[in-house]
Amino acid sequence: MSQATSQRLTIRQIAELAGVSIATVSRVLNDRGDVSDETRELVSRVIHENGYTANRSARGLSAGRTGLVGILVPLVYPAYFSAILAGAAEALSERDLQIVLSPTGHEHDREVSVLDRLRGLTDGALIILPEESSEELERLLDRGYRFVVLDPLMPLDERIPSVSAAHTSGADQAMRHLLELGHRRIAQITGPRGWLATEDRRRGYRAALAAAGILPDPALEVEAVPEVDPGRAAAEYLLDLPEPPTAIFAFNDNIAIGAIQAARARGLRVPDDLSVVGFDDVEHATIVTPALTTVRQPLAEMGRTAVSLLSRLLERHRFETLHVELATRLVVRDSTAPPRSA
Amino acid sequence: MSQATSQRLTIRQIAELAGVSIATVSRVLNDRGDVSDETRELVSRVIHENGYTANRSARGLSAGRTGLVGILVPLVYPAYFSAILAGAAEALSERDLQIVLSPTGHEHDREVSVLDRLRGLTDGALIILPEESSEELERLLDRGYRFVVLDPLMPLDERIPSVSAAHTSGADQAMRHLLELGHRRIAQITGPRGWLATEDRRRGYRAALAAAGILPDPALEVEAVPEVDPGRAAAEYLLDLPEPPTAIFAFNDNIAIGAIQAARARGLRVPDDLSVVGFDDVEHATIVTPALTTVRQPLAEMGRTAVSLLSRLLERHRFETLHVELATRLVVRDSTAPPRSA
DNA sequence: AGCGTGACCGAAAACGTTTCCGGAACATAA
DNA sequence: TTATGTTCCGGAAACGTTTTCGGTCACGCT
Repeated sequence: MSQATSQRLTIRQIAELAGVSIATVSRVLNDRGDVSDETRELVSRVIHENGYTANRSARGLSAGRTGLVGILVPLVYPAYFSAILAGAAEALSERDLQIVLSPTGHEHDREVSVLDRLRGLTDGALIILPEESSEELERLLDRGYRFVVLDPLMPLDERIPSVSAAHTSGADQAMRHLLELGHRRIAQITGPRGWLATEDRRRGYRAALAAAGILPDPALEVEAVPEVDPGRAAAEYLLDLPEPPTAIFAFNDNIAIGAIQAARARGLRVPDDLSVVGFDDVEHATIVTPALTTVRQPLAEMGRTAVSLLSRLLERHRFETLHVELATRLVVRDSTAPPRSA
Repeated sequence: MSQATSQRLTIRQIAELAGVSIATVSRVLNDRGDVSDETRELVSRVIHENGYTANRSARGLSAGRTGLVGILVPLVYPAYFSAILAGAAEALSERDLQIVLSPTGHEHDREVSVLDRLRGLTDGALIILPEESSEELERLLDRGYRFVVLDPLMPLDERIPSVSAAHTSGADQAMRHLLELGHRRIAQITGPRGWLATEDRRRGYRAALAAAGILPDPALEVEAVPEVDPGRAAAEYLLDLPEPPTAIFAFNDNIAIGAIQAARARGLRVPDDLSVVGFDDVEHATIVTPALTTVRQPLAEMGRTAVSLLSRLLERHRFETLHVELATRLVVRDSTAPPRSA
């Protein structure tokens, strides 16, 4: 191995070593027909012996596809996103597509510029919780870029492919559970106002109350950033109310965990003195004490579904359903019980 | 906007629209000198008006760099990995590098083939917990690929750049803490045998015992896959011992959480009846009850450090330190206390 | 012998950039 | 005046593939 310069090998050098043309090497590389078994064998050996791999930029340029798919995600760390990511990654790898991961930090402008970059680099993208308006996304579509939105923050135009979870039904299940346990004074800690998920779940919450003949009390609906600390603060506010709730329906598991912490800090016991229901069912929900009753979103499944939608788009199948809503399901654990007074 | 075919624009069309050569457009795109303000202004406007972005494959081919960095990670979901990923992502985005994310599922062969792919696509890579032998990695190095290993599983050749955490010192801090609290019978749930981290921490564990004049009891060292359930099983075994430990030093937070669950299931109280120390300090550690005393690994910082090492390699700076070990630090929370008998 | 048919393979164009090189226009210095 | 820069710009090569198109050859048939 007199590998003087450790330059990358090119297809031309492999062709030379094997005594064939570059076209033939390319055919072997891509498993095309029109090569005799003998030649194929020979070329494969040379390729292997020299550890050659094709330059993907050249391939992308020549073939017009890069085999790359962008994933735009606000943050990498939170379990919510990494669960979706994990599902998407699995499905993409099955399709031999590579992931270009782009965190956007919830920043609109950064997201726009990342998308611009991605347009020249990837075949398509998954956009999780996009900060962009429907109009902006439509423009992207008109420019010929193919993408799928995961869990849209706001209502999007019909033409924009999207995957989301059944928020209203999930909220309804959670509320029905609490109502069946006998709760009457049920608070809701919502997500940020205006988010689709927030409003859909609010609808479910109110509808369930109405169905049970309970007049919704505006004081029992409070908004929080979907993280633990804001959740704790919101719960503290609710527990300080003159007439505090006996149950809290939280926008996500983080908020629910904050609520449990708030209760504990006040010497209240969950679920005896306060029932708490979360949303998402990330791993945290099983770690916390008491284990959280929560509405499960099939996050990995959402990722996989988005990929299958996208890959159909990439193959130019136009006629498919552009919108998928996956079912949510209540998982009952230990954070809910009948109210004390019942 | 009579955008009949929504084909992507090329630099040639932009040049035509602006009435200049493609060389000039390229210069504007890349902020090179040698363009009059006037022309630059004009070209920028045309670019913007038409929403043009360069084809990265072509750029990569021509310029010899793709601006892509691979990240090989066993799994995406676990907090340990996403924390590192988050740090690396931040640092890469500051350097205008894009991430190609490749989960390998802890599978050696998959990792090898992913690396092969990445060699033709990216400028370099971060390899987290590589499954590969030092020899395999050296071969990669010899082929001219640039990469940094994060948290090596086994000892690597000097030439291979790596970033890791101070395992031995971390273990020592944890043990010292338990010893100072008065524990004498301290068990260890280790990670998989042979892992560098496992052996280093084992060394710290034994050294601390020795320094305290305690003879290590082989029965108190048990191995577990670093997840919650195996952790619980291992703890159950320890608690069933004729003479059970009063404290457990776990290989990571997941195992520690499993240990807490095992104790609770037996009616033991943590930390009163059993002290537990974890390792990593992922978010779980603050969610669990009682909050976990644990050795903090600066995961995001490790990601950032690896990126800064890699980017120096990419710029062909050869002389830098190739090995970085970041300090670990004990974070005392609520899962440790003096033993009952003390 | 002549012809058609597959099977196999090579030449060369094309993909969209970057960058080297040199030329035009103009200013400045001797 | 000529020589010498400077500044700005365009032509064209180069990057490493894929893919089209056509050519060669062996073979079997008429």
